[in-house]
This record gives sequence, C-alpha cells and structure tokens, in this order.
Amino acid sequence: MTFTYPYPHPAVTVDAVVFGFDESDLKVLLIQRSQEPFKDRWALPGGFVEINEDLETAARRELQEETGISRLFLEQLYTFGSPNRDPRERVISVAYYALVKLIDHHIQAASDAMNVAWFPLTDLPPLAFDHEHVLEVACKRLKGKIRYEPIGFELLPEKFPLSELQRLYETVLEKPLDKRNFRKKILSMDFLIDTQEIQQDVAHRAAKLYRFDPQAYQRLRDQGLNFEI
Amino acid sequence: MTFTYPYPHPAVTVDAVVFGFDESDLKVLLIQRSQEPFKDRWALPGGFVEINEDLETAARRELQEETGISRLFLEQLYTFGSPNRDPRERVISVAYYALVKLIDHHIQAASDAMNVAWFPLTDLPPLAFDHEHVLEVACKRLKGKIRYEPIGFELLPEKFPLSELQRLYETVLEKPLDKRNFRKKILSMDFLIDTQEIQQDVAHRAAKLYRFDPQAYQRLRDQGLNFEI
DNA sequence: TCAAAAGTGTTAACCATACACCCATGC
DNA sequence: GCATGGGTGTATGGTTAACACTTTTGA
Repeated sequence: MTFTYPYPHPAVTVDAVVFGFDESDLKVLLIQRSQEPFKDRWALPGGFVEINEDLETAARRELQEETGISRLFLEQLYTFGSPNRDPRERVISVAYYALVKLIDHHIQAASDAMNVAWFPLTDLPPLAFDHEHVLEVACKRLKGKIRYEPIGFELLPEKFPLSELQRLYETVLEKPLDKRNFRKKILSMDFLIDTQEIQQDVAHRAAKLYRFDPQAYQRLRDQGLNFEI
Repeated sequence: MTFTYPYPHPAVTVDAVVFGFDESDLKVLLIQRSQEPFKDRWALPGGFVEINEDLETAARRELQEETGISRLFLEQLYTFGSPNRDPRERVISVAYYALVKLIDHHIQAASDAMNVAWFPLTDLPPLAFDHEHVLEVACKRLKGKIRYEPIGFELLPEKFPLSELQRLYETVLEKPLDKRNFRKKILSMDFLIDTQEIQQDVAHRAAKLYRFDPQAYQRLRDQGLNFEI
C-alpha cells in the first residue's frame, strides 16, 4: 500500500532524551541501531509518528516498544528539521526529554538483536544522525529547568536523603553547593516530607529519608511561592 | 505531479505568533483566511514547509509572503500535533513566536483579497484551527522569557524612554512595577546607552531616550551578569 | 497656572553567602 | 577507635521593596 499527496510531505519522527541519575552520574538511555543508516551506532530512542497518533503518545509508545519504559516524566524539547538530518528522506524530528527514577525502571531491549544501555553523559559513544546536537539541547534545558521547577525529584527514588538531592543538583548544574545553605533552602520551602524512615545498610550514620509532596508544592505555588535553587 | 510513500506522512506547517507593542497594548498579527477551512476567520500567519527548506526559513518566508515582514526576532515555540487539528489531513505545526518593532514594520497584505491586521491581545476575534491555544502558549512563553532575557527591546523602537520600557514590562507581566526601583535596576545593568536625545513633541517634560546595547549586554553576560526583572 | 509625565534617595526587611564542628554508625 | 557521611547556626553584606516630592514642559 502506498500513500500519495499532491505535494511532497516530510516524514515525522519523535526522539527522546531519557535522563537517569545514579549515585553520582547523570546518564542517558541509548539504543544501538540494527539497521542502516548508521547501523551499529548508538542513537536516541525514537521512531516514526503514526498518522493518527498524538506526538507525545508516539514518544511514549516508542519508548515502551524500544526500551520497556513507561510512566515517566516527558516533556517536549524542540523540533529539529534541517533538510539533511537523515540521508534517506526529509525527516522532521520532534524531540522530547524524559526523566526516570533509575531503580524503578529496568530497561529491556526490544529484542535480543537490539542493544539498550545507559551511558554517563561524561562518556558517550559517537551518536547517529544529529543526536549529539539534540542531546546538547536537552542538557541545556535540564540544566535551566531544574533550577526553577521541581523536576529533579523525577530522577530520584520515591524516598531519598537530602545529600542525594544535593548531589543531583551539583551534577546537573556542574557546580558545588554549600550543604547547610542547600538544606536550609530546600527544607524552608515546605514541600519535602520527612518520611520518618532512615537509610538502611550504610556504613555510617543513616540519613533521614524525605519524599517530595506534589500537592504541597502545588498549594504553595498557588500562594505565589517561586521555586528556585 | 504526486508524491508517494510506503506509509502515510503528515503535512508539516509553520505558524508564527508575531507580537508588537504599541503605546500600551500588546498586539498580535493575524491574517484573515480567504479559503476553506475556516474561510473568513482570522488565523496566525503560516503555511506549509517546503520539502528542502529549514523550519525557521519556512517561518520567515511565510511571514514575508503573507505580511511583508522580514528581519525580525524569531524563535521556535512548540510543535502542535494533535491528530485532528486540521479537518483536511493530518497536519503537524511547528509554531514560532516573533517580536517586532511596530513602527519599523509596516505590514502589507499579500494581495488585495487578503486581510492582515494587528489585534490587541485583550480584544481578539475567534481564531481558526487551534490557534487560540497556540497563542496562549506563546503568551506564556513571552511572559516567562521577558523576565530573564533582554528580548523586550525587540518590541520597542531603537530609541525609547524608560517609561515606555516600564510600560512594556507592566503590560507583558500584567502587574505594576515601582518606577524608581525599575529605573535603578535597569540602569544599574549598564547595557542601556543614553543617546543624549530627548522626546520631541510631547505635551510635558521630554524624557531622555535610551538605546539597548547588545554588545555591552553580551560582555556583561560573559562576565556572569544575570539579567532579571 | 495647570496638567502630565520625568526624574530622583533613603530606609528597613529580607535573603544569600560563607564558614566549622560534633554526631551516629558500622567496620 | 576510626572512617564516613549526617546534621546543625550565626554573622555579614548585598539585594529588594516600600515610599513622595520636585522638575520640566506645553497647552
């Protein structure tokens, strides 16, 4: 079956930059291409948008299909459309970025023939297409957005110690933060709940575990609070 | 001539939300559709992306063709792709927003059969497609971005009094600002140049005219200045 | 001389920053 | 008992916010 149009139409894809955070590393999820073009190169997960499918739905479907990940924070990033991005035909790609809690989401390749893996941002392989550029734009967005919206919690487990939150911010923002000031600030905002639990199996004093309360955040937001780190 | 593909491709358009500022009103540029669908309704300027054309280039071309406006601040806004945005076929629209200096840009309809006009944001006609939604997203972006990037100057004439700049900020942010604090803050940033000229033909004390110096801004930026109103 | 907008400083409250030691735990 | 990270308070300087009157000009 073929589809014909009176004037040429580009293909439209979605690509996703999926970030994960692990101890002290920001990581990104890549899949290894099994076909030309760029066979064997690593690439952002993604694929063609179906003709009756919403863009975000397409991004979620592709992630589910290629990596097994579902139910994650996903937001549109930018649309890339230079004429020669793809050697096969004109392809316009609507890129999304996503944040996942690494421990909750065990990735699985779509098939044995396909590789899926997390790569630290500091040690990436060469990427297919213009995906290095897409990734760069995603990093900038994350770095900008994490400072004034509480999206960092999407990268942490449900319950986390403050030190881990601080490490996350230090990693993303690429600068050290003062421990006392960081705690003072984040706790003063009153949307972290002390779970009354503490770390288990650590070789030092166990830290309290906190939980982000989105309702409380929303309430404070409505009252004019401005989140900022 | 027709174009055929092994699987269906959506059409891709660009749409532009062009903002202008005039005395005390934020305005948006609309064109009246001369054809179905939505014949006679007002809509955002835009049109189909050509098959070998960059997205931003397409947006600029459409603006030039439909309204005569060129050389303006233009930035990608968001990509809208719900399956039923357009009754004819699947259309994915990459929206841009633009800022122009009203007095420099005299608009002209593409043909006598076509209407082009500025509408105050506070008094808009019903719009075609999902353009009301697009416009809303553009307003939010402008409101967010004007606070921490010096894009407001794109809406003012080359030389302007501080009171006009303040009025612009008050209009976009929808809140009054303190005159003394506003002047202190903006002048302390050292990227406004006193042109040594004053207003002409005003029925009161003439104000000094200032000019935004992008080079100075860039220099300060590199030194770590953070613009914020 | 009146109307209309331009221009100008000070104070008090708040917020950001810098900084160092004791505590709890497991090995 | 030591190594590891957890947890805590204060003082200082800078930034923001609130606030009202005089000046200039043209009509």
